Amino acid sequence: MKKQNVTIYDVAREANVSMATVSRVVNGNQNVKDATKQKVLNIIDKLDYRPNAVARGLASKKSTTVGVIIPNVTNTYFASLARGIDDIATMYKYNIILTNSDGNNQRELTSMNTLQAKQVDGIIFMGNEISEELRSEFKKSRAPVVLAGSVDASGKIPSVNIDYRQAVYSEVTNLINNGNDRIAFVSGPLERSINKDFRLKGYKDALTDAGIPYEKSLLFETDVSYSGGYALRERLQKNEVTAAIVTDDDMAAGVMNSMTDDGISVPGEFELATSNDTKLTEMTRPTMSTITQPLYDVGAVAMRLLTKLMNNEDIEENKVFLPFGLKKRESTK
Amino acid sequence: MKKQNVTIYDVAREANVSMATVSRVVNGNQNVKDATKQKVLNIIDKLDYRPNAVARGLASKKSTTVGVIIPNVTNTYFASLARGIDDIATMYKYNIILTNSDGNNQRELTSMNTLQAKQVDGIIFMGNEISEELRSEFKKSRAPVVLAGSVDASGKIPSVNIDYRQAVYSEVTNLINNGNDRIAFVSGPLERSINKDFRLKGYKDALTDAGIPYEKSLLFETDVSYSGGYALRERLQKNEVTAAIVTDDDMAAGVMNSMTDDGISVPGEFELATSNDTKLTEMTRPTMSTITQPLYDVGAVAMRLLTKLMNNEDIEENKVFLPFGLKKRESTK
DNA sequence: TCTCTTGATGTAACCGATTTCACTTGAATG
DNA sequence: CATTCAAGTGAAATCGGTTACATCAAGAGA
Repeated sequence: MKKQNVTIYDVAREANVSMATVSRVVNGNQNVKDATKQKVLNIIDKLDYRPNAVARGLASKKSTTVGVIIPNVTNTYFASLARGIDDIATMYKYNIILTNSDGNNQRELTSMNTLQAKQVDGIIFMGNEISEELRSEFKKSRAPVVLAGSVDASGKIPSVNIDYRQAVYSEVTNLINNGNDRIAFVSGPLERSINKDFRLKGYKDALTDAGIPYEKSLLFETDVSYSGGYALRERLQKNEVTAAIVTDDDMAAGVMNSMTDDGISVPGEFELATSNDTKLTEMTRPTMSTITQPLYDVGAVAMRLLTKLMNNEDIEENKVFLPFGLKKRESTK
Repeated sequence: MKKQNVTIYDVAREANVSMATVSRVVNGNQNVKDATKQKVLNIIDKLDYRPNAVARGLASKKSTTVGVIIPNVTNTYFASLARGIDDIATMYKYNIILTNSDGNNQRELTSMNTLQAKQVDGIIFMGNEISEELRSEFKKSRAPVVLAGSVDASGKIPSVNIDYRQAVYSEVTNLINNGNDRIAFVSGPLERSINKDFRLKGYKDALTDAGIPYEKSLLFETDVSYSGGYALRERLQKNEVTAAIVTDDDMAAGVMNSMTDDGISVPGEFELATSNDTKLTEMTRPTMSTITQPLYDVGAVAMRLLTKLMNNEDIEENKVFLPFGLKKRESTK
C-alpha cells in the first residue's frame, strides 16, 4: 500500500495557489508574501510533500550530484580522499555517484559516459594515469572535472595534490642523513607519471644533491599491494640496500614484514619510509615512518574547488598543493 | 564552446522518423524494421547522441541508480562490501549513490530522505543499529531496502549476513579447546543488536556448552577502533584473561599490539582471534587468526537480492546467510 | 487624478525522454 | 476477394518540476 506520490500540483491545488508559487517557496524565493508562504508550508507539511529531484533536475538542468571515479574503494588511500569529498559534497547539498575503475582505462571511459548521461554537475577523478582518450573526454565534458590525489602530465586539468617530488626528496634526504647510500626506490609502475615524473625525480634529485651516484638497479617496480612488496625481499637483499623509500603503505608493510620475517632488524639493518600515512603505519611492528599527507583534505579541497567550478566562480589557481610533512616512527633511525 | 546537447528530437528529425521510433531502437524494442533501425543507429552515431538519463528517469520512473548508506568508506570492512555492491550494480546497469552516515541515526534518516528524493530504485543499508524511526522509514519507502552485513533485530528486513552467533561460537570453542578458560569478549557497544543478540550469545553458548561459568567482568565494550582496542590492556591484564575474541580487526590489532608492546607473547601467553578477515590480519606480527567472511560476496549478494526486489521477482528467502570459516594464523595456538 | 513602479502571483512553455493508442500496410487465412 | 492479424510507425499525453513572461493591485510621485 505504498501511497501515490504527492506532487507539486497537489500542493498547489490544496493551498489554492499556482505551482509557480509552491516552487518559489520550496526554493526560498523572496517574492512570496509571508502569509501565502506560511499557507503553502503548512500544506507541504500536512501532505508530506517532497520535491522529486529527477523532475527538478530535468527542468533546471542541475542534478545536484557529482560523479566520483575511484580506482578502488577498498584502498584506504583513495577511500580517505573519498570521505573528504563526500563530506564537503554533503555540505554543499550534493550527492555522490561512486564508480570503481580499477585504474582500467576502458572502465574510466565508460564511467565518464554514464556519469555524463546521468547529468552530473561535476566530476572528481582519482586515478593513476590519464590516457589521451580520457583527457579528451574531460575536455568535451560539460561537467567540470577536478583531479584529486592524481597527477596529470599535461598539467592543464584542475587538481589537488601534494608536491610528491619534494616529499620524496625530503624523505630520501633524511635517509641519506641517517647514513644510507644504497637506498631502494620501491614504487608501482614507472610508466605512471606520478611515479616517474615526480617521485622518482625527487629520489634522483636527493641523491644528486648528496653526491650519491644514481643506480638503476635500485629501482624496484612492482604491484601496488602487500604481496607485491613482500615479494621483493630477495632482490632487495641481492642489491645490498640498507634502506627503502616506498610509495604505498600496503606495499611498504609487505617490504618490511618480508625483511623482519627473515630476521633482518628494522631499522637496525634496514630502514624503511613510506608515503601515505594511512593508519596502517601505526599498526605494523615496528611502526612505519612516513610522509604525511592530509588525505581527507585533498578530497575535501578538490570537492570545494569543484563547487567553484560548477558555479563558474573565478579560480585563483587551477592546481593546488597541500602541505605535506614527515613523521618519524620506528622504521627509521 | 561546449556544444548544445543532442536530443532524441534531433535524431528523429535527422533520421526522418518519430521520437517514438528512436526511443524504440535505443531501448532495443524488437518492433522496428531492420532498415530503419540501421538508419537511426547511423544518425545516433553521426550526431554522437547520448540519451539523457534524467529525462529518461522522469518518464520511466526508473533512475537506474541505487542508494548505498555506509557508516564510513574509510572502514575496510564496509568498503569491501561496497565494492561487491558496486560491481554487481554495474553488472546490472545501475549506479550507486554513496552516503556516509558515521552510524549516526539522524544522518541515516537524512540520507534516506535525499536518496528517495533522487528517486533511487533501491537502497542498500549498512549500519550498526536500526532505530525505530529508520525502520519505519524503510517501510514507507517506495524503493526496496536490503541490509548488507548488518542485522535487524525485528528480523523483517531483507538482509545478507553470516551467522554471527555461530561464527563466534566456533571461534570461542576453538579457544576453549586450546586450553583457555578466561576468554575476553571484546566488542563495540553492547546496545547494538549484532553484538548483544548474536555475537555475545555465541560467546555465552560456547562457554555454557563447555561447562565454563560466564563472567560479566570478561566483557569489554569499547570504541570500534585501533585505539579503542589498544586502551584495554590494563583491564585485560587485571582480569587475567588468557585469550580474547575480538569483533573487529582494527580493534583486534590494537589489543594485540598493546599486549606485545608490553612484552606479552602472543600466542604463548595470550591468544587472540578476530572477526573480519580484512587484509590487516596478515599485516600484523604475529598475524591474526580470524573468522573468515566473504565480505565482497555479502555486498554482491545483497545487491543481487536488491535487483530481484526491484524487479518484483519472487524471493525464496528474505534473509540470506553466507558461509563463514575459521582461519588459523599466528595469534592462536 | 493619472502614470509609474514594484511586489505578488498565475499561465504556460519547456526540460528530454517513455509509452499508450491508433493507424497503415502487407501477408496469411478461408 | 474479403477478412484478420501482426508488424511497423507516429501523434500526443505524460512524468514533476522550473522559469520567462504576463497580469494585477497598491502605493509613490507629479
